[in-house]
Amino acid sequence: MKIATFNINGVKARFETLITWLREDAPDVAILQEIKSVDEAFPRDEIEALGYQLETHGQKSFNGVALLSKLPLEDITRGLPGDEGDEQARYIEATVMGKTALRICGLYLPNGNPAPGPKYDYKLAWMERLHSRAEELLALEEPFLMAGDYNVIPQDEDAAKPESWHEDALALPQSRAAFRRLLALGLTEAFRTQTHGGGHYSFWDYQAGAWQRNNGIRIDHFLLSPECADLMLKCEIQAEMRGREKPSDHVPVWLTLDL
DNA sequence: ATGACAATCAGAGATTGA
Repeated sequence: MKIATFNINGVKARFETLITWLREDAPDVAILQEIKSVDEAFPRDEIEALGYQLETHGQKSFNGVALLSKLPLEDITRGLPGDEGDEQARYIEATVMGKTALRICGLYLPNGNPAPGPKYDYKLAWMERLHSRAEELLALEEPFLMAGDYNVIPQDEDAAKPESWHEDALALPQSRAAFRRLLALGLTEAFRTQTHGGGHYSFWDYQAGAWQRNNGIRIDHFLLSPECADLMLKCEIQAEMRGREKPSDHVPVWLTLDL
């Protein structure tokens, strides 16, 4: 089973890119962030015509997440538990019904800039809520994964210019510590089980020729439960997508499971 | 220190992103 996470930076702006990618690379499951669309406006027809079940959790203008699957999705839930007043569409869960049921959590973690400030407080609180949800799912001892745009640069090696991020919400010590607290629960960061060292990025800014200079950061991640990690075959970044026409500033990250 | 670039909503330029 091939699963991809992809921050598409607007489903309307990226629709042709998305359709071409789905047709050519054919993920069994796609976990999308920043759809920037309300559910009613999401262009469903062409995606469903490619054989996908589509579940969205959108809002106007900003944020928004979606799950696409060629296998049936069940028990869909929208929103991250823990704050009834949170109106930002950043989280969706569903169970992919394959040979073995797999719970998929798609997330778009808050950016948090400027830090310090209320946006950073929201980011850290959101990460604490994600930690609580991970604890609940881990107690079930079943395969699940949490994937998406974490907006966290885990280590200096995950940035081309780490010194330029040290005051940024993506790399501040509290952000990294909160990310490590997720790993300490027993979740596996899929990419780092197979690939070590620097030079591997999933985001390049549109500005200042960041792609051409390979000035990137790695902020899109797959975290796997132990039962899911047992099924992992490989995890790769599809960097070439950043060089295409009208690209997103993020590229897809792929996880292949023995399912 | 600032802006650079892109998307959105709206119909210009502010807001957001990372």
